[in-house]
Amino acid sequence: MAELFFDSVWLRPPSRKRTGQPTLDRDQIVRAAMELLDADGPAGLSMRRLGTRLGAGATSLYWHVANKDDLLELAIDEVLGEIYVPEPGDTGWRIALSVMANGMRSAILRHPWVIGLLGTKPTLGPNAMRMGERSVALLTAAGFTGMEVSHVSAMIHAHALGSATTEAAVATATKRAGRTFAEMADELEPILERLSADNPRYDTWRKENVVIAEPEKMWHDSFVFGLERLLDGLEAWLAAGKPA
Amino acid sequence: MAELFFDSVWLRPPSRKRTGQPTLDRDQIVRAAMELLDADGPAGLSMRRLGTRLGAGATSLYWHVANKDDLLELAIDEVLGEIYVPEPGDTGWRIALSVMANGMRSAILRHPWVIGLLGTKPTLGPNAMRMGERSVALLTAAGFTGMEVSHVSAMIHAHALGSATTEAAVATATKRAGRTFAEMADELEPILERLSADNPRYDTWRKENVVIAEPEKMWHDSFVFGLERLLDGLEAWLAAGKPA
DNA sequence: CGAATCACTCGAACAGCGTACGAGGGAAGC
DNA sequence: GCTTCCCTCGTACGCTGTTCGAGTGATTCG
Repeated sequence: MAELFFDSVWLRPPSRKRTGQPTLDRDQIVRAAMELLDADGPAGLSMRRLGTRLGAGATSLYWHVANKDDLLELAIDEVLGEIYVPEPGDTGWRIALSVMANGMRSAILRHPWVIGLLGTKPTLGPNAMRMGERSVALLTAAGFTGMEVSHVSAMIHAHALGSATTEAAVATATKRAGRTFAEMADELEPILERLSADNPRYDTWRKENVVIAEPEKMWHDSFVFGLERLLDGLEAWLAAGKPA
Repeated sequence: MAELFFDSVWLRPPSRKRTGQPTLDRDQIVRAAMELLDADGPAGLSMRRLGTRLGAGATSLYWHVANKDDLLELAIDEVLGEIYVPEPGDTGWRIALSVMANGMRSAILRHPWVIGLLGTKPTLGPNAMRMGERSVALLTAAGFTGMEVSHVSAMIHAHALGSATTEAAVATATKRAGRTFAEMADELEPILERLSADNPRYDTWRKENVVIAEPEKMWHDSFVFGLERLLDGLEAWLAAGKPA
């Protein structure tokens, strides 16, 4: 194995053998780590906590996983594995992209801790590759060519990730405070009111559009609106024979 | 001050007085923190390191800043402060949104550590508010109404953040490895080759479109392509009188 | 069948982290 | 001159990721 320029679980050979009686194993470690992350966010995962949860010593984990970074990389790919990407024949490309985007958004919202990890190193795991394979198939079948394929793929990723990030920020804040969205909004109201002089146009818009009734629906609406406009733009681009 | 449901620097009164000789001060702490973050990422910022850099004891910082979380919140808003959002009269809405999106992308790429922070709590700082104010002005002037305003704003944010995230992931990985993009690509090549059987369609696409020549340009092209398609979609929506 | 090998577990220890606390200094106001 | 208040900081606590080396028990080999 040649010397590697940068480090990643995926670029190392898998652990060599598999014998003996039931002990710790990589998959179960990753699963447990995800449970901790889902429950308490990044701060909820420590090697010691993970160890005791598995009925093992903290340092035993290091036999199966090189370090915490590797473990997180494995967890990221596991999240990507939850995203379904249709095959080209299944539906039209518009619906297919919509399915992929929705799946991505849901997966990120189920595991919001990935957001902070996606910006730190490229995803190279098997599930990431599978997504790449499917995306290429989907988009070439749709009529995109050359670098357009990766551009469009990046657009969808960006929309899903970006939308989920804003939503996750509010969700984690309310969860941490142990309150509902409506309570948070009520709490925030007087503070925004006090700032209204500095932000007059935002303030009037806000007062005409307060919709704290169904926050989940609001986030979803926002996501869908953006996705549809984005797909409209892509459709127009294809229809116009890629003008620019 | 009433009991607060969730915690944020912006919801607390500012420190009360300002006397005496030149000592530590909040702005300079935040600036120094950003320098550490820019240089070495999230891991580069510790209270002790920040203290010594400012020629002070680590715990002195706690007089000016409640805790590390607060400090990060202040830093986030400082990043948002670097983003220029045009006033409605300045140009057409399409160009204005383009300026905002580009500014946002650049700011995030200058300070990629924000990516991991944006998903953790809502941004409430003065610069965030200023962006909100300007965005609303811009979009209402463009003809968007009601919740469309926030939807469109969210779209732009999502695109800038999402694009920057992917780019930052590769950038930090190459930086950490101390190599160039081209070297990383060469390194990765044989590994991708080995996986080609599992991802045939991705592989053929990849081989027909290898463009490692100017990575910076590639990222920017990708960002611009997506932004233009997205603005096309919005323009069509406005032109069609908001069909759905 | 005994010995050697190998996969695996784990306690102890180290350096570093965020931060609570309380003692202290030194200018400002009475 | 004394009190008050802003501000600094050394110490200490409990936590973190990770290294190291000793230990265990099943498998394999001679």
